[in-house]
Parts: sequence; C-alpha cells; structure tokens
Amino acid sequence: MQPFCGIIIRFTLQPHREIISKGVETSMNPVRVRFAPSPTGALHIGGVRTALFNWLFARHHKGTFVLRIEDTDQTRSTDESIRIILDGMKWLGLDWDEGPFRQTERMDIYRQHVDTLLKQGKAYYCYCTPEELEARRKEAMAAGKPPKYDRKCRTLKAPIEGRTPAVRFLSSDEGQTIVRDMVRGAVTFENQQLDDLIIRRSDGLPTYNFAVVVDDVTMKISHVIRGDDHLNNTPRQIQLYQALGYEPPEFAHLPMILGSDKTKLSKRHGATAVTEYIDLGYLPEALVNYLSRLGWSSGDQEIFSRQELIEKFSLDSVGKAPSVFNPEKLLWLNHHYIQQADAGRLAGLVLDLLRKDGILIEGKEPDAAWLKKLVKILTERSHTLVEMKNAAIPFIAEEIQMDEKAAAKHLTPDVAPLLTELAGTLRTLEPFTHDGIEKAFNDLVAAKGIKLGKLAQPVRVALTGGTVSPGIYEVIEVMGKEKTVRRIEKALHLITA
RNA sequence: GGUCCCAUCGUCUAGCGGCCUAGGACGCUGGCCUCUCACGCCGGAGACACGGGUUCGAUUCCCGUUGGGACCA
Repeated sequence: MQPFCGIIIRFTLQPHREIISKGVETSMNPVRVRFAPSPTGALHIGGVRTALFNWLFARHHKGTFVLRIEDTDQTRSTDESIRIILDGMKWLGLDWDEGPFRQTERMDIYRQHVDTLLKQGKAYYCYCTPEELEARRKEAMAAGKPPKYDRKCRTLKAPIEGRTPAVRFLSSDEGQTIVRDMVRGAVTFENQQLDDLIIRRSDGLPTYNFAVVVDDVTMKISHVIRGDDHLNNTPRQIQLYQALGYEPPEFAHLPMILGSDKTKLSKRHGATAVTEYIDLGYLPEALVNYLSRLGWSSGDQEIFSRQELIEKFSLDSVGKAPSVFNPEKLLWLNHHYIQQADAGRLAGLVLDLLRKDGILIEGKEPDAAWLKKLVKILTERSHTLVEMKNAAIPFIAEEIQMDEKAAAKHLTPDVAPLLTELAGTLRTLEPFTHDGIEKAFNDLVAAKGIKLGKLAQPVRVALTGGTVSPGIYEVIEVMGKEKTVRRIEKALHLITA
C-alpha cells in the first residue's frame, strides 16, 4: 500500500499510470483473466504471447486464468483446431483454471442480452443487407466521407417484409468514451466517430464485439489483456458494458508481434505455429522465455525461469511499441535451455524424434543409461532437438552416411597405416574408456611424430561420416569398441579400394 | 478515406530531466582456447527518425513533420 503523499507526488508526474495502476493494487476484486482464441487454425505465436501474459498476470496475482474458445464463426471453427490449441497450451505449461468454455454453448446467454437491449430501446433492428451496406460504404468513401453506417434503420417504424433483420446497438453521439488502458494510458474516442455496431447478425449469431462483452461480464473477467488490434473496438465495448449495466473491466492492450519486414507476423515469415516449433525441436521453456521478452522486460535480464517470470511480471513494464520476431534469439535461448535440461528428458525427446524418422527399429531400442551418455556429449553443440537427433544418428544406425568430400579430404592412402595401427590398439583396449582411448591416440601420435589432428579427423570421418562431432575420445567411448573398430576397418577398405 | 496507436544499435530492450562519451542481450565481427564443429573467454563495429518549443539542462516533457502499424459485422 502506498503512503497517501506518495500517491499525490507520483500523480502529478504520471497521471495515467497512477490512476490506472491504483485500481489493480488496491482492488479487492480477485484477478480473473482469460485467453480467448478462435479455433480457426493453428495456435499462433502472437496468440501464445497473449496467452502467456494473461497466464503470468493471473499467476502473479494468484488469480484465475480462464480459457474460452471463441467459436461463433462456425464456418471456420473446427474441433481439430481446438485440440491443437489445448495441446499447445499444455505443451507450453500454460494451465488454465476454468474452461475451456465454448461460445457455441452460450448462444442462449447472448440472445437474452440482445433481447434485453432491444426491450430497453438500446438496440434496434436493421434490415440493410451486407451488400447494400457495402455499396453505401463505397459510395461514402468515394465522396470522401467516413464510411460509417448511415443509420437508415434507426428510425424505421415497421419491419421490412421478406427480410430477416440484424440487430444494431444504439450508440450515443454525445461526448467521448475514454479507454483507460494499463499500457497505453487514457485513450479518448469521440462518440460521434463510433458506429451503431451490429450485435446480432441476420443469421442470429452474435458478433464478436458483443459476444466478448457478454462473456467477459458473465465470466467476471477483471482484466482484459489482449492484442492492441482490439484497441479500436474497446470504446464500443465499453458502451456495451454501460448499456448492459455493468462496470467495464480493466484493459491492457499489448503491442503486436511483427515479422522481419515489420508487417503483422504471418506464415510468410516462417514458422508461426507452436506445433511447428515442437517439430523443429524447440523446448517449451525456450519459447516461453523468448516470448516473455517480446514487449516486456525486467531491467537487463534475459534468462528467466518460469518462477521468476511469475514473480517479476507486471503490466507496468510492458512496452507500447510493436516488436519484431527474431528467430536467432529464440535459437540462442533454445540452446541455452538444452544445456540446462535434464539428460534423461532430452534422451526421451531425442528417442521420439529417432522413432519418427524410422531410425529406431521397434523393439531394438537403445539402453536408457547409454542414451543419456550419448545425449550428454551432444548437448553442447545442439541448438535444437532436431540437431541433436541428427548428431545421434551415427551412434544409433547400423550404417553411416559418408560425406564424399570429407572422405576425399581425410581418408587418404597416407593415413591408412595410422588407422590400421589404431584399430589394432583399440581392439584390445580394456577397459574401453575415454582415458584409455586418449592414451592410445597420444602414443600413436607421439610414435609417428604427427599432429593429433592428422589422426583425429580421419577417425572422425570414419566413425561419423562427417567432419563435425564431439571430441573424438568421447565419440569412440560412446560408440563402443565393436562399432568403432568395424567402421575404421570399413574406412580402410574405402581407402585401399 | 476516417479513427486510434507507435517510434533508442539490424533485432529484442534498459533508460521514467542532469548518473548517458546511451547500458545489456541476440546477430555480425577480430582474437584466444582447440583433434573438427561448437561451447567458453577477451575485444570491436553498431541506435536516441526529423524539426520546433519548454527548461540552466533533453533520449527522457509538449507540438508538428515523416515513417510504420491496427481497426472500420
């Protein structure tokens, strides 16, 4: 609780922030927020960021996070999309406390609210067809006038035969509507600029702006945190709240996430759906950390555990400017979280990927402890699980894919004697461990008076098929004596052939 | 077209009138380490869109311009 004089001083400096944040800090009402995606496709990165901020806000304030599916647009909504959304949320660890509620199951509630407004004279029937409206809109725009509904049906005395009407909200021309936004401050709209918006279409379905208001009211949502593409809808919604006799919630409009060309993030910009990031081998904690820093910050800190995010998250430190999605930084974070992750967990995830690629034969799965050892030597150079899976293949598959260029460069006749000798030593090496292997290499190198690279690179190519791998001793130890010797011999064959 | 929003390195951002010769991170880059590639470590280049005010003093406050974005069943 702020001392009273503190409020006064800060008030003069920052009127908006203070007026607005006062509401949250001192409010006795419990925090209830919601994420309300429409199930018309994938779970989009922008949507995830909105969900995340809502979730963080709820968890920070020990409030309630509600999940609501906005599926009034039945032509575009699918159950498959709902499943994708729920799976994505679960994968990210954004657990909800109530829902998922579906708008299609709430049609009665919307109908009742429309009827109430109609009965109170706060709404009226409109018989204009979408075509007529479109024509008049074009006309208005051509004449250089604002493309606003001309209120033709406002004064209609009797229904027009043969037409099913839509219902419009009767809005006021007087005064202004002020949106007190927790990130933008006060945003003022002239009521004169606002249309009589449709609240129920002629097909009987509620419109978006109406359904959200009814839902948010009936679900007792305390803070509406959403993308700022909804900021322009907010004054109409506030009028709806007032007409319905409810107190509007607090609003917080988050800046958009843009693609590299600074337009709204879309498929053109690469992966935008969470499912894609799962397939690309990203860890949910990396995505969560990355997205949390898009539009929000806490000093200079870049890495946040989930707990820290919950503790430090505040709408006060949400920025107003849109941000560009930067895949490189996400990749860096993913690398970071792969380093942090438990080897057993990574092993399981890599196993799934190997299975998906058909590299693992069912029933012939590698030993869990061994797989963990493998994962440990691959972790450092893996930025994604897919990279890790690819690096694991030479250790798992029977045959390796030989890179021709690497072979031509490193598997040359002059290294044949070295390989022969090394194979001989390794064959009898007991125990077959890192240190013993290292000694074998060092002895051979010393005896021949060559540099280690002269031996290690050819061996690396022989064992993995390429020039890039973890340290050669680790590779050999994990690969095991049998495979190692067999592959060196095979390489010798290749050289002499 | 109307309305609304936004503006610090390429990108994410710190900055809430003097601490700024503007800090951190990703990326880029020079070097070190080294059996390859990475990791790691050390260093470098790199921004307050522009123009007016306000002020002793503006990245920070105000106005305008420019540029972006969003919304308008």
